[in-house]
This record gives sequence, C-alpha cells and structure tokens, in this order.
Amino acid sequence: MNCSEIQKESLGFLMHDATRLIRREFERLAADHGLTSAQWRLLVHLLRNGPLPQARLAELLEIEPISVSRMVDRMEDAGWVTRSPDPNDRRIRIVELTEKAQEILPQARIIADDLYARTLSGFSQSETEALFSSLRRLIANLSENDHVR
Amino acid sequence: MNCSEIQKESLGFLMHDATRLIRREFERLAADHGLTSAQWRLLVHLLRNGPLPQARLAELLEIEPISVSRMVDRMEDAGWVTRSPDPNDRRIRIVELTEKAQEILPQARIIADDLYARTLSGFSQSETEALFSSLRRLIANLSENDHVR
DNA sequence: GCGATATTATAAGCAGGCTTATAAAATCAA
DNA sequence: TTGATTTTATAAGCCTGCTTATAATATCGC
Repeated sequence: MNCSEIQKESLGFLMHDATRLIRREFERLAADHGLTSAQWRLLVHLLRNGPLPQARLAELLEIEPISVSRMVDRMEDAGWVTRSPDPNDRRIRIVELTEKAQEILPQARIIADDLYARTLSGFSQSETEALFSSLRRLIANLSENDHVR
Repeated sequence: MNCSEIQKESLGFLMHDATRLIRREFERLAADHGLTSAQWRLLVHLLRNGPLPQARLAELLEIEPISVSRMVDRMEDAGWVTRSPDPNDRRIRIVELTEKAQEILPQARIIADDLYARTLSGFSQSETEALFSSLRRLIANLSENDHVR
C-alpha cells in the first residue's frame, strides 16, 4: 500500500466525494421545486419539531446561528417559511412552515427515498445496516472530541 | 420504523453530518498552517500528478473549472502554487506546487492520518474495509447515473 | 486558408458554510 | 435595583461550490 493509494482512498476523500454526489443528485432532482438540500434539511427539522426559534434550528442543524439567519432570509423570500415574534421574549423570532412548504415536503420525501434506493442499489440488507452503523459510530467518535476540546 | 426515524437516519443526513465533522476537525487541526481542506485536496493532486493545467485539476477534483480558477487565485496569493504559461498552448496556465507547499504537505499528511485514526477508533480491520468498500460502491452507483443522464 | 466548433480560463452573481463583531433583550447576582 | 453576564439575531466579509456568459486560442472540416 503505497502513499498515493492511501491518499486516493483516504476516508476524507471518499466521504467528501460520496456526499457531494448525493447532494448534487438531490439538487438536480429537486431543482424543479426550487429546493436545495440545505433548505430541505431545515424544512425537515421544522416538520418534525414544529415552529422553532432560529437558535434552536441552529442547534438541530449543527450550524452557526448566523448561517440559519441568512438561510431563513432566502427561504422567507421564497415563501417556504415565516418568521414571527415570540410573545414572551422579544429577542426571539419563531420560524414556521408555510402551506407551500407543507405541500412540497412529501414530494421531496419521495425524491430522497428514490435517490437513496439508487445510491444503495446492490447493497444487501446487512450491508446497508453495517454502513449506517459505521456512519453513526464515526459521527459519535468525532462528536466526543467536541466535548474534550 | 416510522417516518421521523427514516428522516433522522437517512443516508443523506448521515453522510452530510459525518463529512462535515471530518472537514471541521481537519480545518481546526490544520488552521495553524492556513490550509483549508479544499486546498489540501488540490495540493495532493498536484503532488501526485506534478504540474497541471487548471482544466486537468478541475477534472481530478471533480469541480467546475471556474471554481479551480478562483481557488488558485487565493492559493497563488498565499504562496502555495504558481501559475505559468504553457509554451505550446497560450490558453493554458500550468499550476505547480511552491517549495512552501512541498514543505507543508508531509505535516498535513500526518494531521490527516491522525484524524482518520481517531475517526475510525474502535473499528476492526474488517469493519474499516467494509466501510471503504461500501463508500466506493456508493460512489460508483451515483457515477453511473452521470453517464445515463 | 477559413469558418465553425472545442477548449481553456475567467467574470458576475448566487447559496451555504465559517469567524468576528454588534445590538438588543433577558437573566442572574449582589 | 442595578450592573454584569448570557442569549438571540444579524452585519460584514471570507471560502468553496454552483450556473451562465465571455474572451482568447486551438483544432477540425471543407
């Protein structure tokens, strides 16, 4: 196993390439609806948790609050979400799905499921489970470091 | 297996999260050297292939030529690479590693190897091989679609 | 040779991540 | 109560990807 093989096959490169391909393909398939994959992620969290302050969205998405702020700017303009003031805390703005978003989410769900099926075509049930389990362990390993840091 | 479980565990979300954590951690560790992970990737391709036209770099990195163009702008300013004209084709600008880049690459290699070891801590040899194999198959599945498209 | 087509690099402008800094409001301690 | 600290949102500006468009140069067919 020489140096160039290590690099070609390095975990970071493989993960980067695979993730880029999945994102690209999702965005190609969902382009008609004007949804990017980051926006899809944000909408899913709102669907699952109901209306949320931006700070809570940032925690769930594990991105910085400022990134949420600007994404919500664009998504509000595009009619996916609304922002309304919290009656109890004037710092907070509650983000909520619009009707338009609620209508599109099931279609995006179908697109994503089809994409994942194609991505994992040829994988046995146990291979798929092993991959998911490995990814979860990998995430856990790196999240631990956060605490130590 | 209800809907929210599917979404929480969806392949795209897991891949996205794992890749983001790896990239973040690499950039934190390499921050002292002023290397981003995208720049590291570009340098590795130059190390392995020698001086290259930007269009060749774009193919290897699988990104658009314009993205390479602006990355090389910044990396040239930062002293990682030089651009020189091709004597046979005046459209082409050859990108080449500077001495500074050649000195830093072994250190970045060490950082990356340490990071990957931590990321895969607790994985057996066969689990690691299964993960790599799955990622390669996943990439192959999605690359096939490129051709059909 | 010359005209149509390819290739190479880049500009402009958008999306989504980041850091650092600021302002407003809430909360906690004394 | 008042002063310090924390929380929430956002501005400014950077990096890395994208699409679309342009200019310069090579190349291919006739």
